[in-house]
Amino acid sequence: MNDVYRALSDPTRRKILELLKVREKSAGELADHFDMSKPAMSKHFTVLKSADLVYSRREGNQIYYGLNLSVLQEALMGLMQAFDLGKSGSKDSENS
Amino acid sequence: MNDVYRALSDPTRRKILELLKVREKSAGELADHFDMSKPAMSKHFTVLKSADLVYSRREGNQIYYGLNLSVLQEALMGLMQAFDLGKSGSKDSENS
DNA sequence: TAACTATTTAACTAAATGGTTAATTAGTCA
DNA sequence: TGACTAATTAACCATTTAGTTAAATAGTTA
Repeated sequence: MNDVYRALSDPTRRKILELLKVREKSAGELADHFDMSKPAMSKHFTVLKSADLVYSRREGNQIYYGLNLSVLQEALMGLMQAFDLGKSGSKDSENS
Repeated sequence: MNDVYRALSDPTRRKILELLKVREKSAGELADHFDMSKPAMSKHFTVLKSADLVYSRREGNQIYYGLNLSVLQEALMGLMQAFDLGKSGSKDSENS
């Protein structure tokens, strides 16, 4: 779980996760969104994978990455609970 | 806000925040909970302060630290919202 | 002032992080 | 097989991180 928080501390990786929230994307598609070399991106993928925040799947030539939403969810819920911030908590509270 | 996520990525700092959740504590009191030198702790305090996650207040000889809960709250809510994890989110959620 | 306590700052170090370019692996297709 | 595409791994580098010990700062108190 510690890997998860470290993985989340980098803005590039958070952005990658947000992109994956929409749908699976190939390494190349993801890389297109950043001003950074492919190898650098690949290392970020590795970090995200070792934190289990994403999975990968080869499809022919490409490797597709997808978000493990539940892992992210549990990490954030874990923090929320550790600080008694559960359920409510937005600035202008719970408007149903 | 980026400083906040970086600050949260370290387990020692997360623990410090948890200790401060209960009540304000002096630098020394906090340090007693960790197997680490005072200067090392002091640096963690500095990181937490520059992320605005804690405030500090001198009282005579000692410096008391306290949690800025709202900053932590907003950071976590920000992540939650970025990933559409708001409101619900327990393991066995509400499947419509 | 001098001694004492609490904490930070300074100077240093080893390891981790985040990036680069060059080389390699894996798969497709003529 | 050979050429091509997609992505990773290897080797390297500069900066940041998280710790150390020694010195400095700030406040209290005799």
